[in-house]
Amino acid sequence: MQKIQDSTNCAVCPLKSSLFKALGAKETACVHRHKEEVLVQSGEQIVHRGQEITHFFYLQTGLVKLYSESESHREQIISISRPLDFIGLLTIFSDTHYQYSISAVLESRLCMIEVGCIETLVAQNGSFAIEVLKNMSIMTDHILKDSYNLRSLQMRGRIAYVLNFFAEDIFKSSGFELPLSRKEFGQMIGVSTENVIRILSEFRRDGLIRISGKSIDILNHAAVREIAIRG
Amino acid sequence: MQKIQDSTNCAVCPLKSSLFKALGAKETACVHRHKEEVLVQSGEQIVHRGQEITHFFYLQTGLVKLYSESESHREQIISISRPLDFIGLLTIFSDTHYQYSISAVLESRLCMIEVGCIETLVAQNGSFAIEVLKNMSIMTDHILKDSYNLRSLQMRGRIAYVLNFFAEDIFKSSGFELPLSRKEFGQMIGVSTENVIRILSEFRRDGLIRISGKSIDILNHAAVREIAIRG
DNA sequence: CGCGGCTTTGATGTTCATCAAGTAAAGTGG
DNA sequence: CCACTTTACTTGATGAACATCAAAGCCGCG
Repeated sequence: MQKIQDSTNCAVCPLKSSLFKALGAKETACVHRHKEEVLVQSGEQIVHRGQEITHFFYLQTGLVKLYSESESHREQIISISRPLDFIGLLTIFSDTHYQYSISAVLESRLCMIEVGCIETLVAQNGSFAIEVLKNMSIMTDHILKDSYNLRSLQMRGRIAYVLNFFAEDIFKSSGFELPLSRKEFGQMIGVSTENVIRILSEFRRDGLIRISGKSIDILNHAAVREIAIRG
Repeated sequence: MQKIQDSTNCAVCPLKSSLFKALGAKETACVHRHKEEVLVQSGEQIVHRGQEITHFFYLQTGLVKLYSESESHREQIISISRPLDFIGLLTIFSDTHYQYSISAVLESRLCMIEVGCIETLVAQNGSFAIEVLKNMSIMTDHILKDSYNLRSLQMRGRIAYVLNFFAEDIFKSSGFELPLSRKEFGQMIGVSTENVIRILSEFRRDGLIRISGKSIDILNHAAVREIAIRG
């Protein structure tokens, strides 16, 4: 995790999300003083579960995963965050320590804002508070929706779900480099590594996708989507 | 769903949660003007998925379930709310229509506050905004935690989890009347009705619980807890 | 009394994790 | 740069976990 020295001025930050539009010049300057930008390598861990909560993480470029690690060595991936997303959960407001861990899945650039700063702004700027609520709300709802959707699907459906997710939500293209190992793929959806591979091969045999190593091409979008909904 | 005429004055409401402590007299009066109290029968549906979002629901007494109903006739119970809980999710801030349905599991008394009113208060009172964030955050985190805990357990563990939940979180007693049918029990944790019954019988044979119809007694608390964690 | 819903038990088949074993790819040190 | 180790990927075989089907008992209700 490497600090970036000449960090962007928040006032002119091209990534300034809708969240910060509600802030005045003085408030934006305050954010600027209490933030720090960092660069993390692919695979590098950013937050360890159990650490004290100090910062809000905002993803500028790259891709990160939020996951829970239990003693039993079983990781479960909770969500994959895209650029412009806030990473992490509402936990930030109700807890003193991170409940989950965060790692970079691709090389990523993050903006870290001190929690105290965010809290102050929420307390003093109403529209900002509403924006934060909306933003967090959307993110959490998404995670929950996925979680409950997946629960009603079996293997094939879950795997199709993930393929769709990467094609439509992350890469916005039917061809992409899968940023996860087969193991991580399985951890997103509660399927064993071996079966992830088996089903992917099956999809290939059936002409739904082309796949070689990490590079995936969805050939029959309609069919994959259908499986992700029904199967 | 029956309106209660002489509704409680919020200012002296014994149920006034921590959430509202941040409000001044004028603001509390405003809540009072924009709220309504209702009584619902056990089994009665309170919110239908797809309806426009108009109110915040606050549970005074009773027990309600939040659940998703899909076309395929498969309900999934997302959470059971206890008195003093806000019901529903953050969706309220990010959406215009309810994503999930709400039904009373026991006869319940609810307080319905107009969303507009809450939004205004969040915008004008910073400490209140923080309280809302904390509150929602705790609730959502809980749901998510349960969801991911359950995912790593198999049948026996999940069923023990629910038994614990009712004994410790809801009724605070090792003996209680189960407010759910066997089917609903299964819908909380993604287990078929038949297997819920089978495992409950198994637990009885093993001397972990006493059970007759809806009335349940946990005899060996430690063992049940152990199964809910490991199994 | 008889009908429909909830509960219970047994039998059956499917889905899926796990084990085992082998191949490919990717670091590592000499 | 090549042997060496390790890690990721892949395929097949096996058994466990679980849903589903079928049938019967139970209970409240018109």
